[in-house]
Amino acid sequence: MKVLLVDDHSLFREGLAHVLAGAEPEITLLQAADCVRALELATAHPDLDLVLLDLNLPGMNGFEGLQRLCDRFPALPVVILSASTRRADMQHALDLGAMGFVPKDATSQQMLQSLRMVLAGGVAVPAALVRKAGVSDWRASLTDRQRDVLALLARGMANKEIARTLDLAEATVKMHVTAIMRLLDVSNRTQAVLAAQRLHLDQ
Amino acid sequence: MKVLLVDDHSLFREGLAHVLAGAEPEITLLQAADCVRALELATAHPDLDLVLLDLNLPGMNGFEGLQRLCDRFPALPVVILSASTRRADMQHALDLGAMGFVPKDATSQQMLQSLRMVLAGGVAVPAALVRKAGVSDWRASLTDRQRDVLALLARGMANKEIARTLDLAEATVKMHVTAIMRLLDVSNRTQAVLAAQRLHLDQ
DNA sequence: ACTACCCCCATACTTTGGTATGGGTGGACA
DNA sequence: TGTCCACCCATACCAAAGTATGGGGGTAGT
Repeated sequence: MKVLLVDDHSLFREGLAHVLAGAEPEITLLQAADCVRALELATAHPDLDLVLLDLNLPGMNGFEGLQRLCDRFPALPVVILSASTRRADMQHALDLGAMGFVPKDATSQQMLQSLRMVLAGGVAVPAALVRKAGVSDWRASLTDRQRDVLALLARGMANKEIARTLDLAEATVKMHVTAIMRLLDVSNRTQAVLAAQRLHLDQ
Repeated sequence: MKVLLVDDHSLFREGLAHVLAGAEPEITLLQAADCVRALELATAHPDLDLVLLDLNLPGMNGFEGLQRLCDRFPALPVVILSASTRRADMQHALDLGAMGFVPKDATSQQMLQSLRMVLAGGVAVPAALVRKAGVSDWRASLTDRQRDVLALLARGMANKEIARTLDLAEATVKMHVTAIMRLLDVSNRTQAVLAAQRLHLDQ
Protein backbone atom coordinates (compact mmCIF):
# COMPACT_ATOMS: atom_id res chain seq x y z
CA MET A 1 0.00 0.00 0.00
CA LYS A 2 1.28 3.43 -0.94
CA VAL A 3 0.36 6.53 0.99
CA LEU A 4 1.40 10.14 0.48
CA LEU A 5 1.63 12.29 3.59
CA VAL A 6 1.55 16.06 3.13
CA ASP A 7 2.46 18.18 6.12
CA ASP A 8 4.89 21.01 6.61
CA HIS A 9 6.21 19.78 9.96
CA SER A 10 8.74 17.07 9.41
CA LEU A 11 8.56 16.02 13.05
CA PHE A 12 4.89 15.30 12.63
CA ARG A 13 5.53 13.45 9.36
CA GLU A 14 8.18 11.27 10.91
CA GLY A 15 6.06 10.52 13.93
CA LEU A 16 3.07 9.58 11.84
CA ALA A 17 5.31 7.45 9.66
CA HIS A 18 6.23 5.41 12.71
CA VAL A 19 2.61 5.06 13.73
CA LEU A 20 1.54 3.91 10.28
CA ALA A 21 4.48 1.57 9.86
CA GLY A 22 3.70 0.00 13.20
CA ALA A 23 0.08 -0.60 12.35
CA GLU A 24 0.52 -1.57 8.73
CA PRO A 25 3.92 -3.11 7.94
CA GLU A 26 3.13 -3.35 4.22
CA ILE A 27 2.92 0.40 3.86
CA THR A 28 5.06 2.59 1.62
CA LEU A 29 4.98 6.15 2.83
CA LEU A 30 5.85 9.13 0.68
CA GLN A 31 6.24 12.53 2.27
CA ALA A 32 5.78 16.08 1.01
CA ALA A 33 6.18 19.32 2.88
CA ASP A 34 3.94 21.37 0.59
CA CYS A 35 1.29 21.02 -2.07
CA VAL A 36 3.58 21.66 -4.99
CA ARG A 37 5.79 18.76 -3.98
CA ALA A 38 2.70 16.69 -3.27
CA LEU A 39 1.41 17.19 -6.78
CA GLU A 40 4.79 16.21 -8.18
CA LEU A 41 4.86 13.03 -6.14
CA ALA A 42 1.29 12.16 -7.01
CA THR A 43 2.16 12.53 -10.66
CA ALA A 44 5.28 10.43 -10.33
CA HIS A 45 3.47 7.65 -8.45
CA PRO A 46 0.27 6.69 -10.25
CA ASP A 47 -0.08 3.69 -7.94
CA LEU A 48 -0.82 5.83 -4.90
CA ASP A 49 -3.62 4.50 -2.75
CA LEU A 50 -4.26 7.45 -0.48
CA VAL A 51 -3.24 10.99 0.35
CA LEU A 52 -3.13 12.37 3.87
CA LEU A 53 -3.27 16.14 3.58
CA ASP A 54 -2.73 18.73 6.26
CA LEU A 55 -5.05 21.67 5.80
CA ASN A 56 -3.10 24.58 7.17
CA LEU A 57 -0.05 24.63 4.98
CA PRO A 58 2.11 27.64 4.32
CA GLY A 59 2.22 28.97 0.81
CA MET A 60 -0.61 27.32 -1.00
CA ASN A 61 -3.79 27.13 1.02
CA GLY A 62 -4.67 23.60 2.07
CA PHE A 63 -8.07 23.92 0.44
CA GLU A 64 -6.49 25.00 -2.78
CA GLY A 65 -4.13 22.04 -2.69
CA LEU A 66 -7.04 19.74 -1.99
CA GLN A 67 -8.92 21.13 -4.94
CA ARG A 68 -5.97 20.64 -7.26
CA LEU A 69 -5.37 17.10 -6.07
CA CYS A 70 -9.00 16.16 -6.54
CA ASP A 71 -8.96 17.88 -9.89
CA ARG A 72 -5.93 16.13 -11.28
CA PHE A 73 -6.45 12.75 -9.62
CA PRO A 74 -10.17 12.20 -9.22
CA ALA A 75 -9.73 8.52 -8.36
CA LEU A 76 -7.22 9.19 -5.62
CA PRO A 77 -8.88 9.45 -2.21
CA VAL A 78 -7.70 12.33 -0.06
CA VAL A 79 -8.11 12.33 3.70
CA ILE A 80 -7.77 15.66 5.46
CA LEU A 81 -5.63 15.94 8.55
CA SER A 82 -6.37 19.15 10.34
CA ALA A 83 -5.91 20.89 13.63
CA SER A 84 -9.25 22.53 12.97
CA THR A 85 -12.45 20.91 14.07
CA ARG A 86 -14.67 23.63 12.69
CA ARG A 87 -17.67 22.25 11.00
CA ALA A 88 -17.33 24.78 8.22
CA ASP A 89 -13.81 23.57 7.47
CA MET A 90 -14.82 19.95 7.40
CA GLN A 91 -17.86 20.63 5.28
CA HIS A 92 -15.84 22.65 2.85
CA ALA A 93 -13.16 20.01 2.55
CA LEU A 94 -15.75 17.35 1.84
CA ASP A 95 -17.45 19.62 -0.68
CA LEU A 96 -14.17 19.95 -2.49
CA GLY A 97 -13.85 16.20 -2.77
CA ALA A 98 -12.09 14.96 0.34
CA MET A 99 -13.03 11.42 1.33
CA GLY A 100 -12.34 11.82 5.00
CA PHE A 101 -11.53 14.23 7.76
CA VAL A 102 -9.32 13.36 10.73
CA PRO A 103 -8.74 15.94 13.47
CA LYS A 104 -5.20 16.08 14.74
CA ASP A 105 -6.35 15.43 18.25
CA ALA A 106 -7.69 12.03 17.24
CA THR A 107 -5.91 8.97 18.52
CA SER A 108 -3.89 6.89 16.11
CA GLN A 109 -6.49 4.13 16.40
CA GLN A 110 -9.22 6.50 15.28
CA MET A 111 -7.09 7.68 12.42
CA LEU A 112 -6.25 4.19 11.29
CA GLN A 113 -9.89 3.26 11.38
CA SER A 114 -10.75 6.24 9.24
CA LEU A 115 -8.04 5.33 6.75
CA ARG A 116 -9.29 1.78 6.51
CA MET A 117 -12.79 3.03 5.95
CA VAL A 118 -11.68 5.30 3.14
CA LEU A 119 -9.53 2.63 1.53
CA ALA A 120 -12.60 0.40 1.58
CA GLY A 121 -14.38 3.02 -0.49
CA GLY A 122 -16.20 4.82 2.28
CA VAL A 123 -16.17 8.33 3.63
CA ALA A 124 -14.83 8.94 7.10
CA VAL A 125 -15.98 11.96 9.04
CA PRO A 126 -16.06 12.70 12.73
CA ALA A 127 -19.37 12.23 14.49
CA ALA A 128 -19.70 15.94 15.14
CA LEU A 129 -20.21 16.56 11.45
CA VAL A 130 -22.78 13.86 10.82
CA ARG A 131 -25.11 15.44 13.30
CA LYS A 132 -25.87 18.42 11.18
CA ALA A 133 -24.42 19.10 7.77
CA GLY A 134 -24.46 22.12 5.58
CA VAL A 135 -24.49 25.07 7.89
CA SER A 136 -23.42 27.01 4.86
CA ASP A 137 -20.25 28.26 3.47
CA TRP A 138 -19.05 31.78 3.93
CA ARG A 139 -16.48 31.23 1.30
CA ALA A 140 -19.13 30.63 -1.30
CA SER A 141 -20.78 33.94 -0.50
CA LEU A 142 -17.58 35.84 -1.24
CA THR A 143 -16.78 36.43 -4.88
CA ASP A 144 -13.32 35.72 -6.27
CA ARG A 145 -12.37 39.34 -6.32
CA GLN A 146 -13.59 39.90 -2.82
CA ARG A 147 -11.40 37.07 -1.65
CA ASP A 148 -8.42 38.61 -3.43
CA VAL A 149 -9.04 41.89 -1.66
CA LEU A 150 -9.67 40.24 1.68
CA ALA A 151 -6.39 38.35 1.47
CA LEU A 152 -4.48 41.61 1.14
CA LEU A 153 -6.68 43.30 3.71
CA ALA A 154 -5.71 40.54 6.12
CA ARG A 155 -2.09 41.60 5.70
CA GLY A 156 -2.91 45.07 6.92
CA MET A 157 -2.61 46.72 3.54
CA ALA A 158 -4.15 50.13 2.84
CA ASN A 159 -6.70 50.50 0.05
CA LYS A 160 -4.14 52.27 -2.09
CA GLU A 161 -1.65 49.43 -1.74
CA ILE A 162 -4.28 46.86 -2.52
CA ALA A 163 -5.25 48.84 -5.59
CA ARG A 164 -1.63 48.93 -6.75
CA THR A 165 -1.15 45.23 -6.08
CA LEU A 166 -4.28 44.13 -7.91
CA ASP A 167 -3.98 46.88 -10.52
CA LEU A 168 -7.33 48.41 -9.70
CA ALA A 169 -8.65 51.87 -8.96
CA GLU A 170 -8.80 52.75 -5.30
CA ALA A 171 -12.53 53.33 -5.65
CA THR A 172 -12.99 49.76 -6.78
CA VAL A 173 -11.05 48.47 -3.82
CA LYS A 174 -13.19 50.55 -1.51
CA MET A 175 -16.28 49.04 -3.08
CA HIS A 176 -14.99 45.52 -2.50
CA VAL A 177 -14.02 46.33 1.07
CA THR A 178 -17.46 47.75 1.76
CA ALA A 179 -19.08 44.65 0.30
CA ILE A 180 -16.82 42.38 2.34
CA MET A 181 -17.64 44.20 5.54
CA ARG A 182 -21.34 43.95 4.79
CA LEU A 183 -21.04 40.20 4.13
CA LEU A 184 -19.06 39.56 7.26
CA ASP A 185 -21.36 41.84 9.22
CA VAL A 186 -18.65 44.05 10.65
CA SER A 187 -18.13 47.79 10.66
CA ASN A 188 -14.49 48.38 9.88
CA ARG A 189 -11.55 46.75 8.17
CA THR A 190 -9.83 45.56 11.31
CA GLN A 191 -12.91 43.66 12.36
CA ALA A 192 -13.11 42.26 8.86
CA VAL A 193 -9.59 40.90 9.26
CA LEU A 194 -10.45 39.37 12.63
CA ALA A 195 -13.59 37.78 11.19
CA ALA A 196 -11.60 36.47 8.26
CA GLN A 197 -9.15 34.85 10.64
CA ARG A 198 -11.92 33.23 12.61
CA LEU A 199 -13.46 31.85 9.45
CA HIS A 200 -10.12 30.95 7.88
CA LEU A 201 -10.82 33.27 5.01
CA ASP A 202 -7.48 35.02 5.15
CA GLN A 203 -4.59 34.11 2.83
CA MET B 1 15.18 9.03 31.55
CA LYS B 2 11.77 10.57 32.06
CA VAL B 3 10.31 13.09 29.66
CA LEU B 4 6.97 14.88 29.71
CA LEU B 5 5.47 15.75 26.35
CA VAL B 6 2.79 18.46 26.26
CA ASP B 7 0.82 18.83 23.05
CA ASP B 8 -2.87 18.96 22.33
CA HIS B 9 -2.69 16.72 19.27
CA SER B 10 -2.54 13.13 20.34
CA LEU B 11 -1.47 12.05 16.89
CA PHE B 12 1.58 14.23 17.19
CA ARG B 13 2.27 12.96 20.69
CA GLU B 14 2.07 9.34 19.66
CA GLY B 15 4.25 9.94 16.64
CA LEU B 16 6.88 11.71 18.65
CA ALA B 17 6.72 8.97 21.26
CA HIS B 18 7.73 6.47 18.59
CA VAL B 19 10.56 8.68 17.41
CA LEU B 20 11.91 9.15 20.92
CA ALA B 21 11.52 5.51 21.86
CA GLY B 22 13.38 4.51 18.72
CA ALA B 23 16.29 6.81 19.43
CA GLU B 24 16.47 6.33 23.17
CA PRO B 25 15.16 2.97 24.37
CA GLU B 26 15.68 3.92 28.03
CA ILE B 27 13.11 6.67 27.84
CA THR B 28 9.92 6.93 29.88
CA LEU B 29 7.50 9.24 28.17
CA LEU B 30 4.62 10.96 29.92
CA GLN B 31 2.00 12.80 27.89
CA ALA B 32 -0.29 15.73 28.60
CA ALA B 33 -2.79 17.41 26.32
CA ASP B 34 -2.82 20.71 28.16
CA CYS B 35 -0.89 22.75 30.68
CA VAL B 36 -3.10 21.95 33.62
CA ARG B 37 -2.50 18.24 33.15
CA ALA B 38 1.16 18.96 32.56
CA LEU B 39 1.49 20.71 35.90
CA GLU B 40 -0.24 17.81 37.62
CA LEU B 41 2.10 15.30 36.06
CA ALA B 42 5.16 17.38 36.83
CA THR B 43 4.07 17.54 40.44
CA ALA B 44 3.43 13.81 40.60
CA HIS B 45 6.79 12.96 39.03
CA PRO B 46 9.58 14.85 40.74
CA ASP B 47 12.12 12.73 38.87
CA LEU B 48 11.27 14.27 35.51
CA ASP B 49 14.31 15.08 33.40
CA LEU B 50 12.77 17.23 30.71
CA VAL B 51 9.57 18.80 29.46
CA LEU B 52 8.73 19.17 25.79
CA LEU B 53 6.12 21.89 25.52
CA ASP B 54 4.06 22.89 22.53
CA LEU B 55 3.53 26.63 22.43
CA ASN B 56 0.18 27.02 20.76
CA LEU B 57 -2.11 25.19 23.11
CA PRO B 58 -5.81 25.81 23.48
CA GLY B 59 -7.06 27.15 26.76
CA MET B 60 -4.01 28.32 28.58
CA ASN B 61 -1.55 30.18 26.44
CA GLY B 62 1.66 28.24 25.83
CA PHE B 63 3.69 31.11 27.21
CA GLU B 64 1.62 31.18 30.34
CA GLY B 65 2.09 27.44 30.80
CA LEU B 66 5.81 27.86 30.29
CA GLN B 67 5.93 30.56 32.89
CA ARG B 68 4.11 28.45 35.45
CA LEU B 69 6.29 25.45 34.80
CA CYS B 70 9.48 27.45 35.18
CA ASP B 71 8.00 29.08 38.24
CA ARG B 72 7.06 25.90 40.04
CA PHE B 73 9.95 23.74 38.84
CA PRO B 74 12.95 25.98 38.31
CA ALA B 75 15.31 23.02 38.01
CA LEU B 76 13.27 21.28 35.36
CA PRO B 77 14.44 22.15 31.86
CA VAL B 78 11.68 22.98 29.39
CA VAL B 79 12.20 22.74 25.66
CA ILE B 80 9.69 24.52 23.47
CA LEU B 81 8.21 22.74 20.50
CA SER B 82 6.56 25.22 18.22
CA ALA B 83 5.21 25.63 14.75
CA SER B 84 6.38 29.21 14.95
CA THR B 85 9.86 30.19 13.92
CA ARG B 86 9.43 33.83 14.69
CA ARG B 87 12.36 35.32 16.44
CA ALA B 88 10.10 37.22 18.82
CA ASP B 89 8.40 34.01 19.94
CA MET B 90 11.71 32.24 20.49
CA GLN B 91 13.16 35.19 22.32
CA HIS B 92 10.15 35.47 24.52
CA ALA B 93 10.15 31.78 25.37
CA LEU B 94 13.81 31.93 26.32
CA ASP B 95 13.23 35.05 28.37
CA LEU B 96 10.57 33.18 30.31
CA GLY B 97 13.02 30.43 31.14
CA ALA B 98 12.87 27.87 28.36
CA MET B 99 16.12 25.98 27.84
CA GLY B 100 15.60 25.23 24.19
CA PHE B 101 13.49 25.89 21.16
CA VAL B 102 12.74 23.29 18.51
CA PRO B 103 10.69 24.26 15.45
CA LYS B 104 8.18 21.64 14.39
CA ASP B 105 9.66 21.53 10.95
CA ALA B 106 12.95 20.32 12.33
CA THR B 107 14.00 16.76 11.62
CA SER B 108 13.92 14.24 14.43
CA GLN B 109 17.72 14.18 14.39
CA GLN B 110 17.86 17.91 14.99
CA MET B 111 15.35 17.59 17.76
CA LEU B 112 17.20 14.76 19.46
CA GLN B 113 20.40 16.72 19.26
CA SER B 114 18.73 19.68 20.92
CA LEU B 115 17.34 17.47 23.66
CA ARG B 116 20.74 15.96 24.33
CA MET B 117 22.24 19.41 24.49
CA VAL B 118 19.67 20.56 27.02
CA LEU B 119 20.02 17.42 29.12
CA ALA B 120 23.73 18.09 29.19
CA GLY B 121 22.97 21.45 30.76
CA GLY B 122 23.13 23.59 27.65
CA VAL B 123 20.66 25.78 25.84
CA ALA B 124 19.51 24.73 22.39
CA VAL B 125 18.28 27.34 19.99
CA PRO B 126 18.08 27.38 16.21
CA ALA B 127 20.85 29.16 14.38
CA ALA B 128 18.53 31.88 13.21
CA LEU B 129 18.21 33.17 16.75
CA VAL B 130 21.86 33.06 17.69
CA ARG B 131 22.67 35.48 14.95
CA LYS B 132 21.11 38.37 16.73
CA ALA B 133 19.87 38.10 20.25
CA GLY B 134 18.28 40.52 22.60
CA VAL B 135 15.85 42.46 20.48
CA SER B 136 13.87 41.48 23.51
CA ASP B 137 10.74 42.07 25.08
CA TRP B 138 8.26 44.24 23.32
CA ARG B 139 5.98 43.83 26.26
CA ALA B 140 8.26 45.79 28.51
CA SER B 141 8.34 48.70 26.11
CA LEU B 142 4.58 49.10 26.16
CA THR B 143 3.14 51.09 29.04
CA ASP B 144 0.12 49.87 30.98
CA ARG B 145 -2.23 52.24 29.26
CA GLN B 146 -0.89 51.35 25.85
CA ARG B 147 -1.61 47.72 26.57
CA ASP B 148 -5.16 48.61 27.62
CA VAL B 149 -5.69 50.41 24.35
CA LEU B 150 -4.03 47.67 22.31
CA ALA B 151 -6.28 45.05 23.84
CA LEU B 152 -9.37 46.91 22.64
CA LEU B 153 -7.70 47.74 19.35
CA ALA B 154 -7.20 44.02 18.86
CA ARG B 155 -10.96 43.60 19.07
CA GLY B 156 -11.45 45.90 16.13
CA MET B 157 -12.79 48.80 18.13
CA ALA B 158 -12.82 52.34 16.77
CA ASN B 159 -11.00 55.09 18.64
CA LYS B 160 -14.29 56.53 19.79
CA GLU B 161 -15.41 53.21 21.27
CA ILE B 162 -12.09 52.72 22.99
CA ALA B 163 -12.39 56.20 24.44
CA ARG B 164 -15.86 55.43 25.78
CA THR B 165 -14.75 52.10 27.21
CA LEU B 166 -11.70 53.47 28.98
CA ASP B 167 -13.39 56.76 29.77
CA LEU B 168 -10.84 58.84 27.90
CA ALA B 169 -10.92 61.60 25.33
CA GLU B 170 -10.67 60.41 21.76
CA ALA B 171 -7.56 62.52 21.33
CA THR B 172 -5.87 60.59 24.10
CA VAL B 173 -6.74 57.31 22.51
CA LYS B 174 -5.32 58.53 19.22
CA MET B 175 -2.13 59.45 20.98
CA HIS B 176 -1.82 55.99 22.48
CA VAL B 177 -2.58 54.34 19.15
CA THR B 178 0.06 56.43 17.44
CA ALA B 179 2.58 55.50 20.12
CA ILE B 180 1.69 51.82 19.83
CA MET B 181 2.13 51.86 16.08
CA ARG B 182 5.48 53.53 16.41
CA LEU B 183 6.62 50.95 18.97
CA LEU B 184 5.46 48.02 16.87
CA ASP B 185 6.90 49.63 13.76
CA VAL B 186 3.73 49.48 11.71
CA SER B 187 1.78 52.07 9.80
CA ASN B 188 -1.87 51.46 10.57
CA ARG B 189 -4.11 49.96 13.21
CA THR B 190 -4.82 46.75 11.37
CA GLN B 191 -1.13 45.99 11.11
CA ALA B 192 -0.83 46.84 14.79
CA VAL B 193 -3.43 44.19 15.57
CA LEU B 194 -1.64 41.64 13.41
CA ALA B 195 1.66 42.43 15.09
CA ALA B 196 0.03 42.18 18.50
CA GLN B 197 -1.27 38.74 17.62
CA ARG B 198 2.15 37.61 16.44
CA LEU B 199 3.74 38.83 19.64
CA HIS B 200 0.91 37.59 21.82
CA LEU B 201 0.26 41.12 23.00
CA ASP B 202 -3.47 41.02 22.38
CA GLN B 203 -6.02 40.31 25.09
C1' DA C 1 -33.93 39.22 -25.48
C1' DC C 2 -34.06 39.77 -20.83
C1' DT C 3 -32.25 39.31 -16.26
C1' DA C 4 -28.97 38.75 -12.96
C1' DC C 5 -24.36 38.98 -11.44
C1' DC C 6 -19.70 40.21 -11.26
C1' DC C 7 -16.43 43.36 -12.30
C1' DC C 8 -14.72 47.89 -13.20
C1' DC C 9 -14.61 53.05 -12.99
C1' DA C 10 -15.67 58.05 -11.53
C1' DT C 11 -17.28 61.78 -8.46
C1' DA C 12 -18.59 63.61 -4.28
C1' DC C 13 -19.26 63.44 0.38
C1' DT C 14 -18.87 62.35 5.59
C1' DT C 15 -16.43 60.07 9.08
C1' DT C 16 -12.50 58.16 11.05
C1' DG C 17 -7.60 57.65 11.43
C1' DG C 18 -3.20 59.45 12.11
C1' DT C 19 0.17 63.40 13.00
C1' DA C 20 1.73 67.50 15.12
C1' DT C 21 1.88 71.15 18.80
C1' DG C 22 1.33 72.69 23.13
C1' DG C 23 0.03 72.47 27.65
C1' DG C 24 -1.41 70.36 32.38
C1' DT C 25 -1.04 66.81 36.46
C1' DG C 26 1.12 63.68 39.52
C1' DG C 27 4.48 60.22 40.96
C1' DA C 28 9.45 58.51 41.16
C1' DC C 29 14.07 59.47 41.87
C1' DA C 30 18.60 61.63 42.46
C1' DT D 1 14.29 70.85 43.87
C1' DG D 2 14.61 69.75 39.47
C1' DT D 3 13.96 66.27 36.08
C1' DC D 4 12.04 62.50 33.94
C1' DC D 5 8.05 60.11 32.47
C1' DA D 6 3.40 58.21 32.25
C1' DC D 7 -0.77 60.05 31.66
C1' DC D 8 -4.30 63.25 30.34
C1' DC D 9 -6.50 66.99 27.43
C1' DA D 10 -7.44 70.39 23.40
C1' DT D 11 -7.07 72.07 18.63
C1' DA D 12 -6.09 71.79 14.06
C1' DC D 13 -4.85 69.63 9.78
C1' DC D 14 -4.24 66.16 6.17
C1' DA D 15 -4.75 61.49 4.67
C1' DA D 16 -7.33 57.49 4.58
C1' DA D 17 -11.52 54.94 5.23
C1' DG D 18 -16.14 54.29 4.31
C1' DT D 19 -20.80 55.54 1.90
C1' DA D 20 -23.64 56.77 -1.90
C1' DT D 21 -24.90 57.30 -6.69
C1' DG D 22 -24.53 56.46 -11.42
C1' DG D 23 -22.61 54.37 -15.27
C1' DG D 24 -20.24 50.79 -18.58
C1' DG D 25 -18.95 46.04 -19.98
C1' DG D 26 -18.78 40.99 -19.72
C1' DT D 27 -20.87 36.34 -19.05
C1' DA D 28 -24.30 32.96 -17.85
C1' DG D 29 -28.86 31.31 -17.37
C1' DT D 30 -34.08 31.47 -18.66
